[in-house]
Amino acid sequence: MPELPEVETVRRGLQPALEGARFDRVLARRPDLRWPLPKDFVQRLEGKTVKGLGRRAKYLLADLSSGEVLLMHLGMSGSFRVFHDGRKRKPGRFHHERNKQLTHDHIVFAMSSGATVTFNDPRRFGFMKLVPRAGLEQEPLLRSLGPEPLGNAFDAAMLAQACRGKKTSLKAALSDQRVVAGLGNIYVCEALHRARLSPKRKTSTIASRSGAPNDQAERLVAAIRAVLEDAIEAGGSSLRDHRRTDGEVGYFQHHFRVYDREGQHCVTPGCAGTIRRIVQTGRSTFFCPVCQK
DNA sequence: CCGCGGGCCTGAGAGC
DNA sequence: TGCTCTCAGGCCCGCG
Repeated sequence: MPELPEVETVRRGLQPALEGARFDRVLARRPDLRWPLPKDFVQRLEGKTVKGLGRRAKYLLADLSSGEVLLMHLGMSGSFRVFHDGRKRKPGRFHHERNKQLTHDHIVFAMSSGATVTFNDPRRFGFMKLVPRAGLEQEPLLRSLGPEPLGNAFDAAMLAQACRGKKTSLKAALSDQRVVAGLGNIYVCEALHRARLSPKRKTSTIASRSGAPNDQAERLVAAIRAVLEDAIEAGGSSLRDHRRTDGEVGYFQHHFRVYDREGQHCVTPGCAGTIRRIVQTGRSTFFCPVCQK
């Protein structure tokens, strides 16, 4: 559920607590998230300083003084919380929330900034990994990622080239991180609606045979950028238990035009359509069959 | 290489 | 009220 706008919101929330600060104490409360943590995970962090906190697609990247990068992914249900209380807390006093939540606080960072940062992830689809900064582009998790949709390099020509000759649906193509990185189910649905393109449309139809972009490609790029920018502006979306790092909720879920709106009226001006839900490659797709062609 | 589907994992919510 | 079932969707991997 955390997609690019949520991860970017988390990054902005973590930045003041982490950047320029040292890991005074690290707690790994269980040895595995999605994958086992390295045995020396704690030692490789403690005493190191975070030089910068960046983001690539849905990954957070903390650049460490040791020359390593701490790669973090929220998976489906991961969330960070930042507690500012000035004093360093003893283990066991890290948490002042209810026990149910505490059991899923898997990683705790006590920072020299005075902040305590907790990583909570009930379903453990998220993970942390330490990789050398030198040759970061060789990292398997990052290597095949497509362009950043909010970056300068992402334009209709690039998208059309990536979509050229593809036989799958537009829904599947936009969900593919190799085509464009950072979209998930929600924002793919929202972007396609804004672009008035059907999720069932064959991907290759947004490019000419030579790979040149057409009007649909232009619309799609504009829609992707717009929906991501709007969502970041709103602090991301909070569905179920996803929260920002300060515990507050984002507001973008109130601006969904199709996602989880099955049976409701289409909000496109002048459109009398009703939002439908279908399943594509095992995932729910929400769209308006009237204005999305 | 490509595309599809299974698996991982837990909690919320529906239905009986 | 309480049990069981389904669904949510990030990403990897194996299969054809």
